[in-house]
Amino acid sequence: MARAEDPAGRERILRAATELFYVNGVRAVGTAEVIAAAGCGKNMLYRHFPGKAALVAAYLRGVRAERDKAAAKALAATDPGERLVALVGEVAAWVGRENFRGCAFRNYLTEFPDGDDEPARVARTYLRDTRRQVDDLVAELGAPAVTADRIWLLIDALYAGTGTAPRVAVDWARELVG
Amino acid sequence: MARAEDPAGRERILRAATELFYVNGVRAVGTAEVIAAAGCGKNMLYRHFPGKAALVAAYLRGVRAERDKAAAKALAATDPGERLVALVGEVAAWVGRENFRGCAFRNYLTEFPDGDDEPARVARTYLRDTRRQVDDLVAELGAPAVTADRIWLLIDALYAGTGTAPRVAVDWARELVG
DNA sequence: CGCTCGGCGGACCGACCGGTCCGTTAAACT
DNA sequence: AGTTTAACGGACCGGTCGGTCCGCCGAGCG
Repeated sequence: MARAEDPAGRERILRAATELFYVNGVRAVGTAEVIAAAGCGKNMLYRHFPGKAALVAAYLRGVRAERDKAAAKALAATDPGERLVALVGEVAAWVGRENFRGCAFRNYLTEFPDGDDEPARVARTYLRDTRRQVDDLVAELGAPAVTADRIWLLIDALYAGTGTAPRVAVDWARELVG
Repeated sequence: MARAEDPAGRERILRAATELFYVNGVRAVGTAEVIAAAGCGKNMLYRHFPGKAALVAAYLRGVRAERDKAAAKALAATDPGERLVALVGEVAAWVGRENFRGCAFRNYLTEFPDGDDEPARVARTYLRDTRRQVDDLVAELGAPAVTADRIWLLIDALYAGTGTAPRVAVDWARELVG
C-alpha cells in the first residue's frame, strides 16, 4: 500500500512539474518530460492526478501556498503603511532572485487567455485575492482608494519584470505611503 | 502573375493571423485556423511566408508599426515632460480599448521564454527600443534617471493590465514629471 | 523458497501540429 | 472558344501531444 508520506510519487512529480512548468511554460512541457524529470513511470502521474490540467492546478496551488506564506511573513509589522511597503518589498525580493520567470499565474493566463478550467480559476482567484489584500491594507491605513490602485500598479510592474530594478518600485511605494 | 496589390493573399492572411495570434495566443493558433479565417488555400500561406515563425514575425512587425505610429503621434508636443505624459497616455488608450489582450510582444516572450528565433528578436528589439525612447525623453527633460525607471514601470504595469484603471497610471505620470 | 504486488519503462492510441503536394476549378487573356 | 494559369480545398507526411495499457522486474512476505 502507498505510504502516507509520498510513495515515490506525488511530491516528486509535483516538484519536477513545478520547475518545468514555471521555467518553460505550461504548454511547452509535456507529460513525458515531467515524468522523465521525476524519474517515475507515466502511470504514476495519472494515478496521482486525473490529467495534465489537475497537475497544472496543483502546481499553481503550490506556488500560491509558497507566495501566501512569504506574504504573511512580510505582513508581520503592525503599522499598515509599513506592511504595504513590506508587501511590495516581498514581491521585489521574489522578482529579484535568479531564474525569475515572471508571475506563474499571469503567465498561465497569458498562455490560456480564455481558459475556464481548474488552473485558470486558481490563477484568477489568486490575483483577485491579492488585489483585495492590497485594498484592505490601504483601507486599514485610511489612505484614499487611489493608493491601492498605485500599490497594485507597482506590483503588476514588478511581476512584468522587463528590466526595471525592483528597488525602484519599493522606493516608490515607501514614498507613497510615507 | 501576382498583382502588385495583394493577389488575394498576403495582406488578408496577415490580418487574419494578427487577430487570431493576438486574441488566442501564438501557440494556440495553428496554420489551418489561420488559412480558414483568411479564406484561402494552405499553399498560399507558404507561398508568402517561409513558415509559421516568419508569419509570427510579420505579425509582430505589423503590431510594432502600428504602435510606433501611435507613439509618434503622441510625441507631437514640444515639451519633453508633456511628451512623456502623452507617451504613457497613448499606452493607456491602447490598454483601455475593448478586446485588449495584453502586449503582443510581452505575450510572445511569455509563450516562448527561451526563443532565439525571428519573432523573439522582433519582440525583444521592440521592448529595448521603447525603453530607450523613454530614457532619451527623460534625459532631454533633464530629470534624474530614476524618473525613466518610474515611467517605464508605469508602462509595464499598464501592459500587464490586471484590473487597474489606465487613468491611474496617466495621473501618476503627470504628477511625476509635473 | 515461491508467491504477490507495486512501480518502471515503453508500446500504443487517437488527435492535432507544421509543412508538402496535387487534382480540380474558375478566371483571365487572346 | 481555347488555353493558360493561379488559387482553393484537401489528402497526405512525419512528429508530438495527452492519455491508456501491459509486460517485466524487484522488493517484501508467508
